[in-house]
Amino acid sequence: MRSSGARAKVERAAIELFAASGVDGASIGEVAARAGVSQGALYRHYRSKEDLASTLFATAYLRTGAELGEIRSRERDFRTRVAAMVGHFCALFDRDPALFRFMLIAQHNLLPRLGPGQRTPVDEVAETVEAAVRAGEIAPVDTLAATAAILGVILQTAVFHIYGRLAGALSPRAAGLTRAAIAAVEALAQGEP
Amino acid sequence: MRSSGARAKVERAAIELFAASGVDGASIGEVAARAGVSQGALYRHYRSKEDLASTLFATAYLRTGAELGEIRSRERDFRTRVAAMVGHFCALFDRDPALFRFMLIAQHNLLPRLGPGQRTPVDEVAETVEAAVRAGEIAPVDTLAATAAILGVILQTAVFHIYGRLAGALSPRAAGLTRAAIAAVEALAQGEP
Amino acid sequence: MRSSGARAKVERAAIELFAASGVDGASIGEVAARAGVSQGALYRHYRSKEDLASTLFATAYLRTGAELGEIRSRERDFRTRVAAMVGHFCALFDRDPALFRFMLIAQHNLLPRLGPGQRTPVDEVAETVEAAVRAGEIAPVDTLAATAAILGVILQTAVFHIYGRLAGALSPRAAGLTRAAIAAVEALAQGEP
Amino acid sequence: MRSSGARAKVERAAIELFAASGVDGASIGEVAARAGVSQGALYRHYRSKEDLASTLFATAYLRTGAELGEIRSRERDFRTRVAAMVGHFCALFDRDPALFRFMLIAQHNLLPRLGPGQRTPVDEVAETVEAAVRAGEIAPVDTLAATAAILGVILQTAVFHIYGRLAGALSPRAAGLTRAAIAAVEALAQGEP
DNA sequence: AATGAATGAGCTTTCATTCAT
DNA sequence: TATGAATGAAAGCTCATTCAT
Repeated sequence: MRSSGARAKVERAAIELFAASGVDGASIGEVAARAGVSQGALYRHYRSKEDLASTLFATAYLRTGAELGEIRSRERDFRTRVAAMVGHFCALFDRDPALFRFMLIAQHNLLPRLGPGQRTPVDEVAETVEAAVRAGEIAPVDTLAATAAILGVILQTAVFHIYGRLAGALSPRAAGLTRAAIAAVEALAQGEP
Repeated sequence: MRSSGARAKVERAAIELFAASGVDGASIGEVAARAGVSQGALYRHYRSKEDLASTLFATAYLRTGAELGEIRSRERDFRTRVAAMVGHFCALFDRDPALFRFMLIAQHNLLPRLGPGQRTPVDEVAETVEAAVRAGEIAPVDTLAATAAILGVILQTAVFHIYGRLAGALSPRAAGLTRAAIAAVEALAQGEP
Repeated sequence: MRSSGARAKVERAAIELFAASGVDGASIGEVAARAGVSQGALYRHYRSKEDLASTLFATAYLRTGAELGEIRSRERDFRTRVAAMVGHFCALFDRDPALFRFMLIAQHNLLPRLGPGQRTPVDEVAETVEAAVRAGEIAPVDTLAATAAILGVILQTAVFHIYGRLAGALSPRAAGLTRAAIAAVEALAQGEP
Repeated sequence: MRSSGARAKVERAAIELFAASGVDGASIGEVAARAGVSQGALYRHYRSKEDLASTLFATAYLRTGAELGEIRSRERDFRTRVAAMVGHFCALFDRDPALFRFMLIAQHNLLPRLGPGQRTPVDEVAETVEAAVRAGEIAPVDTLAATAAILGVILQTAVFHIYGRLAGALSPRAAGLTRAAIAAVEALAQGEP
């Protein structure tokens, strides 16, 4: 299985370089060199640099969405679901910070290219909030505003880790982030009536 | 005063194009064309594209920091300071969404280039948190974790506005964002021994 | 007028190289080198290699059509018109064999790209034949078959000159080619009921 | 017999693609795909793309030359020989227009590569003219000029069929083309003394 | 014998930057 | 001083060719 090895090496190299320099800032030549393959070989797996970047992004982003979806069906109440989702984000970050950074910076260019029917992480968190409101677990609240608060707490903390303002792994902060996310949503809900 | 007019037009064009396509995605030719000046004229004001982008970023970013600093010295307690800062971010977004988007996406490349002695928005929020802990207004908390929570709540909401998930102006959300930010910080503080 | 000089040098170089190697066989680098300009400079005048080739072809081809059109309005009868047209082709060949060869080999790719309303050399010769039939100068004949005969006699002779099978200039052959072209048309006309 | 089937399919695919896009415009990948074989398999039969193209051209071109040669030894006088040759060209065109077009457009690149001792269609037509002069069937005439006239009448008509200016099969035009070709030669000869 | 992945040179094109006018 | 033509160094991409399987 030479080819799957090559493909995996290309993906790894691309994610790391795209995370470090941005998609525009990294050249196909750099990706190929880091992956240890020729430039031409890259085009056997991806039609273009654009295709490479958006395939990587869509795969990682939608996989994360699917994983959050699993959490949502596995867990039964708002608090537990948020805790599991926060934990999942932290584990994802700790396992592969480059991939996390890639998703954070590439979304500005690549998000618009996702097909409309896809379930993204945002959709899953939003659905979690809506379910909590329907179940009376939290007071009525603007779903997307609450979703932004939850994601903002997590992602900005990740950004601080990436920039070195916060050190160590993200997972130890999971409990605090969960409390903060839920408190933020409840505070938003207070203003609704 | 001809040149300052040209300079302003260049800045405007650059911010809008950089916000829309990223710094790498916008060419000097496009900036010059949109500004209505020649490419050569651009180099009379900025040594390079790099210089243009980082000057614009540093100016906007540090000005925002300075404005938050003014808020910090003007207001006297944590709650009021956070409210004023949130309001300031919202007003900034509503007044110039392109500039806001530019700051959000350019920070990944341009933040590392800021000199070390500069007071950034992050520093001002962090200092605000620290003062609140010192004054006993809030329980002891990891300063930067709290700062991330505050900024995350605001910035992710702005991102949702940029992507069209949330509609209308940001300012009407200022009160809710303030409550959410403060609640998040307090929730974080609960976990500290 | 530096630019028109550069543009003219590029045209000359392109025509000669395209004539010698074909459009696909000549690279932009070769054209630029022979013209004494940089590759980048080429793109100030032409949007692409494709644009360069088809602009050159359309200009030369339609100019020839226009010149044949002038001959048609200047001369009054079939024999004189054909003689003048043959003479014009011969002079064109002798003045610029490379341009002639370029037109001959590029038509296979570039003819389909001409807009439909354009008057080509073929149209002018065809119109000349039709006028002769209408005026009763020659017997009724399939216009385009006759046009093919006229052009074939001229162009295949030019091809033999290009390949070195025939030597010297083409113009001394003009009288013979005129007789041959007219005789061929009359022979075709004999077969029509 | 597997391989000869593959070889035939490759030839067919190559001729059609070369006729449509030119040798430079068609890639080995396209040829292999249309032939239903792998790219690698192609190199078992031909050393290079260049070798493929020139082998196909030489085979078809020299075969045509040989067939004209047979006609020349079979028929006894000028008129009959020309008629048979014209008929042969028309049949060739009608049977395989792609091959005809391939020969017409590829000659510009591939003719120079034919070995010097080969008998081409041009040589056979030229020999036919010379024999007619020697036999006193036609007045003395520049052999190659007459050859160009004969071939020009036929080939330009074929070109008009390829470009869609003339419709239907070429064979019905054979009689007219024969008359035209002979008349053109006789007209050329009138100018000689 | 056949496959098709891999190579790497070469292509067209873009673009930040310079400089004569 | 402002212009915009010219530069030249990449960049992304293609494709003829090779070779392990």
